[in-house]
Amino acid sequence: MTGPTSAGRRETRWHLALDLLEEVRRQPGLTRAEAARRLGLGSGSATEIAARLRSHDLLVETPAPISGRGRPTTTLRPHPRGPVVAAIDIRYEDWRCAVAQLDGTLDHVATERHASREADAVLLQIAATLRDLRRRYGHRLRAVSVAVAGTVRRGRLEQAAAMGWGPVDFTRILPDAAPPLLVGNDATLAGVAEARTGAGRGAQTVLHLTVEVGIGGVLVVDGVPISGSGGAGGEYGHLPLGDRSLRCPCGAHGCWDLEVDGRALARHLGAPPPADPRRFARAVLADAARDDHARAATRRVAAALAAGIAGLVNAHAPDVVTLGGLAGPIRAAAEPEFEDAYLRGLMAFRRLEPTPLHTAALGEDGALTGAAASALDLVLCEAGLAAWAADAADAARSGQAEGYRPRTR
Amino acid sequence: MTGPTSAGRRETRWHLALDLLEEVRRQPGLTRAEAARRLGLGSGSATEIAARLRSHDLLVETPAPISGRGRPTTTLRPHPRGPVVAAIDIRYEDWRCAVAQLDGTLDHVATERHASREADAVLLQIAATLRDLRRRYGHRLRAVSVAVAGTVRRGRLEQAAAMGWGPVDFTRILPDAAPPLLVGNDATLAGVAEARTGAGRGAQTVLHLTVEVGIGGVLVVDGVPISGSGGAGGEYGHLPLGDRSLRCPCGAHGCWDLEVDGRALARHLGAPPPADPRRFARAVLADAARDDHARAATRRVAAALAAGIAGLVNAHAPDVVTLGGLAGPIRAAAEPEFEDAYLRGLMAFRRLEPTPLHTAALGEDGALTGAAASALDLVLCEAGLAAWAADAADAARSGQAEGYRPRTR
DNA sequence: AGTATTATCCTCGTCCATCGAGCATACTCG
DNA sequence: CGAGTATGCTCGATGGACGAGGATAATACT
Repeated sequence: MTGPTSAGRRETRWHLALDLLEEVRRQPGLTRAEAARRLGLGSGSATEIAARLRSHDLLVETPAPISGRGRPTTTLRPHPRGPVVAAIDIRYEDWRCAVAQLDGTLDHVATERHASREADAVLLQIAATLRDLRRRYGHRLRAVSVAVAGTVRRGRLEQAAAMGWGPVDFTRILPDAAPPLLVGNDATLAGVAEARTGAGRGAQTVLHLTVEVGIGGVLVVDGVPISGSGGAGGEYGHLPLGDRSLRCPCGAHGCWDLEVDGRALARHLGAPPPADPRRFARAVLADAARDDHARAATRRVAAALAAGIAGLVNAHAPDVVTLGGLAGPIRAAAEPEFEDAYLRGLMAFRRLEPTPLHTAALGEDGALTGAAASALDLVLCEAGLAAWAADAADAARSGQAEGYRPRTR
Repeated sequence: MTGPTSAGRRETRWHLALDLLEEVRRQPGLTRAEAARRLGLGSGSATEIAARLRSHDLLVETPAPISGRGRPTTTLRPHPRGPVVAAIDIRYEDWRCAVAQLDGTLDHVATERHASREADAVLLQIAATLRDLRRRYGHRLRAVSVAVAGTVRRGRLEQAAAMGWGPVDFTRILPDAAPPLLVGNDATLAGVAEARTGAGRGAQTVLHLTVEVGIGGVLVVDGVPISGSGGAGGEYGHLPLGDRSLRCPCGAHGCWDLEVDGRALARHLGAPPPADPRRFARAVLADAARDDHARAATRRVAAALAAGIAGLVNAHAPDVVTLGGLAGPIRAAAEPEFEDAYLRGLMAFRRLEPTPLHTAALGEDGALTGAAASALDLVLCEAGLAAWAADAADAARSGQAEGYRPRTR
């Protein structure tokens, strides 16, 4: 009489449906028959699962383009009234916001310059946008994920040196009746995106490294970022791979951070520490083609970057390394020195098949894409789907209570 | 008529039973009622699952010691005719073998000195032992796992410098009708053991580091080692944290390896490279209390070790670091210098609560315990249990077939 | 155009892991 | 020895998943 409402039951309830959704997510526009084949489903199960996903506004089926003989099948796509997540990327000069459906594709990407770079002002703007999204999507908005260039621990931003922020509590940005909030380091999230859908796609273990001011990154295994206790890992820039006599703003000495970015280029050129190391670095890299000093400085930085990458390849044996931010341009500006330092830093047995280094494929969308992906992870799990189904049921019930709805569902 | 024999069905079939076994494994001697509570099982499900595990010779229930009122419950223990795995640890002077039951406790630990250190000779001895185990346990022997101090990639030993071995194919050691074979790096496996049942127990992310000749280790997340492509990771010793002018036997320069072991101590003392760096290191550490030169060398090595550990803590943010091999003694021999270098290497915000460094709890059993654990992982999964059940059914059927059974299977 | 071929989809009866409720059981405590 | 308490077992119900077989919708061939 009570029905299968227990927790244990609920958890297994969406098992295969979830697998199907994951397939669709991995390959948007997948055909239903193909998905069933991949999951090893019989046609009966496929029918049942597809029907359930349709009736819960999770997927729609549209006739697939026909190819060859046989009865045509349908393609599976996110439902137009299905769950969505919001992804936000806070950058130095602006912030971006996007909405993503179940397949992870970004919609409504909007970029807005900071009116003020103060944390309060930025958060206020974001909060207004989220209120708007909440109005527009209602309970369809299932999660919010924020990417920011700072140290994130236990879902809190501890510091964002680039923005000049101290600890920030992001829960303020949420509207009432809030969906779950995730906060993540931008390089970590970009790494997740590159590993799943970017230059590391298909690889099991991906090391993603980004040079902006200093160097950040993450090791991603099977699409999951290895980011340690409370998510505070990924500070590869603070491995002591550099000159021990240099003190890092982080408090340690000899950090790799100090050898690979605009600050390092300035030091090598005898220039004072630049106010905007990124801009400075781009200028020096552009000069490297004709200016001897710029070229020499670039080569030193390229070698320091490549040697560190080789060390990390030794330590972690990734299948592929993806390079974001300035790492690609630095490599390109001093290709021979970079490759030489990389190979020389590898253990001999790894040199036969050196781990490939790829430039990040998602460019500046990386962090935003990764934020969307991590938010979707919250939706596309058994608990998330169960909550979605329960919400829909609640909505239907309260709709009845409000008046006109016949109760025969 | 055909019954639920499909693959998809099989997989979910052992789901809860598996969870129960995992609980028993995590805490041997767990009581049945307690296990049901932890898994959120109703008493009906608990009864069914326990009955199935009993009937498949996986668990036995013995009356639990009674405490307080109420009906007494039973304790769950591995079945005396249940599946077992073999764990082997190949070390410099000897090799060890043990058998483990489902709860991971080691039985019949035997140590045997190498008659010859040649790979062929060692493998021959091991093969004989495994044939013996196979005879004794028959199909109960479900997996064999070998720990060895070398580079393992895709299940093959690429090289074991300490033993003087090149590539070795371990499949030779298996008897006919062989159970699956796993080969793993000893430091990696010791890390798995420390993280699950040793000094890192309870922590989510554990960094295990072992100093023997050079330094090895692994990051273990939720009990799973992060060992990269083909398992060739964990070569932390080949991060370029050391003096770039020193060439490492691995082919790279400035490897951390060269700064933290007996070779480093010898270098600092002006002695020639020792034939047995471990023995040499122990001697120097013992002298450090009274000999100034030994003390100075020890301090340098301790500082190099601690600074590198701090860098890795920055990079990975583990919940705890476990120190195996000589790492503990080196730390103890120069405690102040070690702690100072560790703290100074941490990023400032980590110094408020420095990640704890614990001496490995399993001592020389670490690799063996980890090998057993990784072998058990093969058994305690849905496919493993399904295979076990199928084997038992086959045995019963062939037993019948050998006599009077009609062929109408 | 009509039929064969192919591939997919749907319906139906079955199976069984899991569930909760209620009863049975086995111990301690007073 | 009964009251109290905690656990185990039996039972009927549920619903996700399954396979078989028939229905369906396209192309390919004659």
